[in-house]
Amino acid sequence: MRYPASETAEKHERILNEAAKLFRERGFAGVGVAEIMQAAGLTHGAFYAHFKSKDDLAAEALVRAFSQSSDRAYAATANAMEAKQVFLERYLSAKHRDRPGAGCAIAALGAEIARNMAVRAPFTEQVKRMIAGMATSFGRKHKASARQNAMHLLSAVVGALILARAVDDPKLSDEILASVRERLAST
Amino acid sequence: MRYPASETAEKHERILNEAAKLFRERGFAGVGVAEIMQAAGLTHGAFYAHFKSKDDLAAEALVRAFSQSSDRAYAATANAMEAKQVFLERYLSAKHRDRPGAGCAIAALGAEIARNMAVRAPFTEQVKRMIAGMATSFGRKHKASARQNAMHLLSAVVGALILARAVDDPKLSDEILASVRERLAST
DNA sequence: GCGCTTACATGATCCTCGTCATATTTGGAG
DNA sequence: CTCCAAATATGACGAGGATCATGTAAGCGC
Repeated sequence: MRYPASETAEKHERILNEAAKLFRERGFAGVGVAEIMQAAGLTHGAFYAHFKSKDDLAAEALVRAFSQSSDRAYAATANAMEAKQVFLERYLSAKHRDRPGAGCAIAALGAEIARNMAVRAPFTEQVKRMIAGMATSFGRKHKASARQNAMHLLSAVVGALILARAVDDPKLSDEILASVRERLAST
Repeated sequence: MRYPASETAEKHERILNEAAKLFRERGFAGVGVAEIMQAAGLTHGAFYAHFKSKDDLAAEALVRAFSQSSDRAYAATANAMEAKQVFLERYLSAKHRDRPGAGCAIAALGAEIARNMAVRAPFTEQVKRMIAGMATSFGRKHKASARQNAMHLLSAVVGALILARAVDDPKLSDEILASVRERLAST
């Protein structure tokens, strides 16, 4: 049967959101098209009415994941120092570590992105946007080093989150988050 | 036929080394048992004479990957400052970025390790060893903050390498490596 | 309001993959 | 010297996965 256009758009959004969540939780290779469609309340056959391929979905879901999590990244705070503290406390938190499906796409999918040609271009665009945003939001006096500081800060939080997630020992995981948080705060 | 024990041990090593390389290049999920065995010069059937399962191989190959790359990590240099510089220049180099199969297992497999229960325990052990090694090799005066500095340094280089590999733009990739290298050197 | 088109479900097809079964052959233990 | 066990090749099996084919029924343009 043919379905109303409004519901179709909603279903498209559900597919994208579920894919953005599942891909971050289990990786591109770890989730199948059928499971994503089931999570969106549909069957696998309808998939190709919405996306050209799984890679195409991966590229769109990655952008969706960025827009979901970066909305929460830069809280509305006035001065740069406070904004950076808020960012650090949110990014390097136990909650973020324990909920990869709702968190940063770089930490969840970084290594896989490097191998998937279909997603590298949109990923690069999002990273550029993120670096520029962090440079202006967190930068203080030195304009020249603001961009460099942003790259360093992003690298450090991404690496720390990946380590905290991969490590088996809860104490070490917490220690990594706390150490890097503290270390980056005093900069 | 039965094969001489000496050759068998060599084949076991070849399987481990090829697995350590291929897993880092394409991820645990991206490489099949058959391909690893073929790379080692054998057929897939012989696999289960050497390892209990693919996960078992993954755990052993991960340790192998660590021992391969960490051998090159801490060059034999006298003072801490110089050792750190050497480490930074090696880890955040274009060569390391472009040859993941011979490089750091954390950057290549980090996100996947968090999802694979079979490899988290050995990974944790290796990370602990690495943090302790960096703290003693690079730490200078303040003993207390040496461990904290090591965690921060490791996080930053891992994150930077992942970003440099995932990004599509060669200029941005080089800039990330150079910025983080420079930023970490002056600490 | 007619009919084309579209969004969906069902199911099929062709892979790939992890694992296991079996046969073979010979090194090495006794 | 004999016989067992081990290491390998070949092949099979079941599961799952991406993609496509087909049927269908109703929304929407005309």
